[in-house]
Amino acid sequence: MSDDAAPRRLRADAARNLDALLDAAEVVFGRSGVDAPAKEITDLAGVGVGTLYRHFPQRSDLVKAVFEHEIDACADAGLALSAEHEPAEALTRWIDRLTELLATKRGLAAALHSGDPAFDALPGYVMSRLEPALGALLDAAAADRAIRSDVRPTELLYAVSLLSQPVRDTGAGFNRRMVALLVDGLRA
Amino acid sequence: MSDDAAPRRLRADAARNLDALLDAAEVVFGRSGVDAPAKEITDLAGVGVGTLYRHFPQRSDLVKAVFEHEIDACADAGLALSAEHEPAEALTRWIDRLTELLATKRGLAAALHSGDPAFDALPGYVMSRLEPALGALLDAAAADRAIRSDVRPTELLYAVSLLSQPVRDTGAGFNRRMVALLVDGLRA
Amino acid sequence: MSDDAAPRRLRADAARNLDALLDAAEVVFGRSGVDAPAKEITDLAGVGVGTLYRHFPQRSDLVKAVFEHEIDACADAGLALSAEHEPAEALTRWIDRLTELLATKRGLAAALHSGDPAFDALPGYVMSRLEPALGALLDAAAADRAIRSDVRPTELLYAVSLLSQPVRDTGAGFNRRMVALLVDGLRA
Amino acid sequence: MSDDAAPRRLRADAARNLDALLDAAEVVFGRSGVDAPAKEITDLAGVGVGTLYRHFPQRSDLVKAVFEHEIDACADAGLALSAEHEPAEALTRWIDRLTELLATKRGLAAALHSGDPAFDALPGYVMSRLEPALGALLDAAAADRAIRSDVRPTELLYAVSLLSQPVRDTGAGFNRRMVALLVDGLRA
DNA sequence: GATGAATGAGAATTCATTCAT
DNA sequence: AATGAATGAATTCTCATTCAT
Repeated sequence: MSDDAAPRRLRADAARNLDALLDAAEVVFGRSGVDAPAKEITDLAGVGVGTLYRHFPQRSDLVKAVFEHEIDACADAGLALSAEHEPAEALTRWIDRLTELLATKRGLAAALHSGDPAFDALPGYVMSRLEPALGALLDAAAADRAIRSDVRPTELLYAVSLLSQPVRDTGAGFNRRMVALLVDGLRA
Repeated sequence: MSDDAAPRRLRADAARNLDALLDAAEVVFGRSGVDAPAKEITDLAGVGVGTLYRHFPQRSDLVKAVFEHEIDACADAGLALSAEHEPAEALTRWIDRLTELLATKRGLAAALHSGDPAFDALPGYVMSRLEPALGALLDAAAADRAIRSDVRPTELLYAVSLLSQPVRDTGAGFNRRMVALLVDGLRA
Repeated sequence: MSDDAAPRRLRADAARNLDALLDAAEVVFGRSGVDAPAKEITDLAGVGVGTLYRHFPQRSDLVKAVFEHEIDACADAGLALSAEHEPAEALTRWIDRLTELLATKRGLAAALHSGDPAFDALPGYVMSRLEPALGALLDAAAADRAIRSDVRPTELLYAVSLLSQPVRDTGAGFNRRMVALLVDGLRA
Repeated sequence: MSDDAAPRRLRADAARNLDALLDAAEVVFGRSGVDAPAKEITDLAGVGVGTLYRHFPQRSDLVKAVFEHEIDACADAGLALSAEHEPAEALTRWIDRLTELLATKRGLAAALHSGDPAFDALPGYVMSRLEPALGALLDAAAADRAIRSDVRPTELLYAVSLLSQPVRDTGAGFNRRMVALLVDGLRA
């Protein structure tokens, strides 16, 4: 979605509505989950439902758009961390960052596991961006003999996103601690 | 719990329907999740909706009934494993068993994290049975210096149940491997 | 219903259940109205629903049975009052008594006006008993020139039963006062 | 949303549906009472159920809307009658008018006494409009020594509305006659 | 005769999605 | 382009009534 073939310019009001929708969706996803009624989002954005459907015909289009920036930034951070740290340290820090992202944007982890066919497209996007980043970090650390080499990036990604889901009575600290435990298990 | 205070016998047909409902619910929970429409369950059971509501006025009553035996058996297995194995080994095996349970009865892990107020009662039951069992195993292993001592049974339980949730394209093998990784992280 | 062709004797337990049902129905009618769920009545009576349906196949059969004694007694009181009082005084006292009955047994007035076809039979019974009694009292008072002669007993009966219905925030005092006002209107 | 605060104009189709709903509701309330299934109303209006719920989220909103005009007109008529007639005559005529209203719009009197919590709001509205009107008429007539002064407008209002309920086999004539009788009772 | 389990037809309500304005 | 009204399928839950035990 970032580089569309035809860079059609958006009318000013259309762009404003788009932003309002994204902001509203982020809030509502965090508050009521990604299955929240469309009306809740459009009301908060001060926009008609029709406008939502015009911009995001599929529910997953909206979810994807909401988290796109964060996901891209997280993926890109892999390279920088590799340049600055030992492989094992880079890996740990990147997973911390990922956990941070998933635990903060609560709706995201949930959306990945909702099972709702409406979100079939989302995991694809997430994976296409994060999997190569994590793969490179894992390979480097494994080559360094710092961690075992039998864990695939895809499954680690899924595991971290599972462990980042909110749990009754529990805060982000719980998620962070459990992910750290998992990462400890990676070490030879 | 089967034969409490007053062991009033169930009429033959009632018992038959109850079984049919439990069987159907187990299938449907696995197929469509614990939020599946009541009708889906009663149709599969060949029974009217009213019958479901008679036996299980609350949705969580049904979920609880479906998983009750397995949960109880799992909790009870802790003692036997402690008697036969070293503390660390007993702990590992018990968590394997728990993972097996959660990964097999797919709906269960999902129900624990549904957030739906209808299931408020379920985590309470699960925790009241499993938490003491896991607590004992953790304490024994920690006393043995085999594992770190700063992980509470409650959070480990939640973490395992998170890691036991089904993930698209993935089988039970994934869940088992990730839990094993987490347990490896426990070792000092 | 008092003198059935075949005075079949009731089995002791059947008679006990019948009484329990009548008592329970009276309580429930007063508490939740005559449309109350059948289950509420049978539970209070400690009896199965089937038993209710055996004794009272139609809802109105039950309502009628519950109020039968009171209605009969009220109808019969007309003669005694006529013997002891002036026609106008007898009329006033009898209507007082009727109001008392309707205002006390709250469900009764409501049932008369529920409109539910299930109670088609009830007004018939009530009228067949009370209409002659009131008719005699009205005729006597009218012959005495104490009241106007253009009010039919049937409509007065309906009017009193309407004015005896419970009204939010209001007690039986309200009903009594309004009926008294209506009776005042009868005087020439 | 353009010019809110004030009377934002309804879209043409929305207004058409609203009218259809009000018309249908009036018919259905008269035919089946105010507890009639929502579907019955929407079918008659040729409209989806959702449309009913959009315009009238609460059942009482619909009932109120249906009777609002009539109630307002009736309340306002009090002043005009006071200007044109003697106090006693004005009172009588106003109550006639009220009876006319209640007896014609059959559902209204019933709704006032349904007891259903869904209508809690309705009596409040009715009272807030009619009670002051009747109060003024009563005070004037009492000051004139034409009627007794111990009857409160609220209870008279309730009594008239009770006497205006439809009774099987009976037409509006019955209701009118009985209310007239009650009013006769007011005279000293 | 009594019981209470089972049935299934409603009734209310919500919300994703379409489409007239 | 935006709006938000309309639709109606889907879902939950209740209860009168029947009937196997």
